[in-house]
Amino acid sequence: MNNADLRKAGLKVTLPRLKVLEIFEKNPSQHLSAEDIYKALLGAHSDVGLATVYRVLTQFEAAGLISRHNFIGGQSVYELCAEEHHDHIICVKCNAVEEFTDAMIEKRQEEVAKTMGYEIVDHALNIYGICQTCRK
Amino acid sequence: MNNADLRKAGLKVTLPRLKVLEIFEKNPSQHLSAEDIYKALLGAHSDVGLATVYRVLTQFEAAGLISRHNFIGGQSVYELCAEEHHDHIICVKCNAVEEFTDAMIEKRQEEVAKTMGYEIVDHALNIYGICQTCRK
DNA sequence: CTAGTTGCAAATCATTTGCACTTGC
DNA sequence: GCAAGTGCAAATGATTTGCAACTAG
Repeated sequence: MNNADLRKAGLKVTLPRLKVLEIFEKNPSQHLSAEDIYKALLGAHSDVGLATVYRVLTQFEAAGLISRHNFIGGQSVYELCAEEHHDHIICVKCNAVEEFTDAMIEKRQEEVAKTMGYEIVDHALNIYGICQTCRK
Repeated sequence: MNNADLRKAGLKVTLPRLKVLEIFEKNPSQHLSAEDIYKALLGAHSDVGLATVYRVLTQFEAAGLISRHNFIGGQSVYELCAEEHHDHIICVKCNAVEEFTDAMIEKRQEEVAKTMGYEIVDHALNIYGICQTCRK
């Protein structure tokens, strides 16, 4: 099934690409940086260069397999594309990331974009806050 | 008045800081990168180092005078803090940035955060799209 | 076979930092 | 005068790229 996804994207089915997909599938609902993935691969005794990880991530994003987020703080993080769009709430203390969806917010965004004459390509709503555990 | 703002933030009133504020005031409703500001200063024959621009921007952000945004694409951009919060819609073709506010979206965000046990620190809603002129 | 991929090392880009010098208060 | 601020150049961290070796189809 992964093989098919890759081919559909016009990408050869290679070991590094499969390994990266595997990492994402083993860590569902996580937001991984290129570095995270690189380390996970090393830990799994899969020798993939960091440069390759970056290349693969870029290709996967272009293919719509994963999505990239630029939260505050240096590096980008990636996650497997879910069926439906969702937004993020990030704890500024512990960097935990949780997801949520809100139909009303989605609808309003569409309306705003239309009113302003834009054709939506993507959208990102990030709430930065302090989570329950960090507030204790 | 700028002088007062700076002093209130515990910052000495220095030439570079005033110059940077000036740039922001001369370019209202713009979203400037550190590089943009640096170039603008050079153009105005004000010799301020790029490192200083970065330092000043960081301090201004900490002081709440300006806000920083991480849109897609390399560098961060800054703008003078408006009285009220607003969100952004960015054209992925021409990089134009427009602002908007939507009370309903704001309210829903508060509710979502509360439900999930977060105390909001900040939030950013970015819609990426193609603007009217770029679609022609 | 051969175009697409990879790994490595070197390059790039945005941003930060160390340090000797300068300037506001 | 002295702590705070500055400029420059060198350091950093994330990501990209050149290139020769490799591999999937």
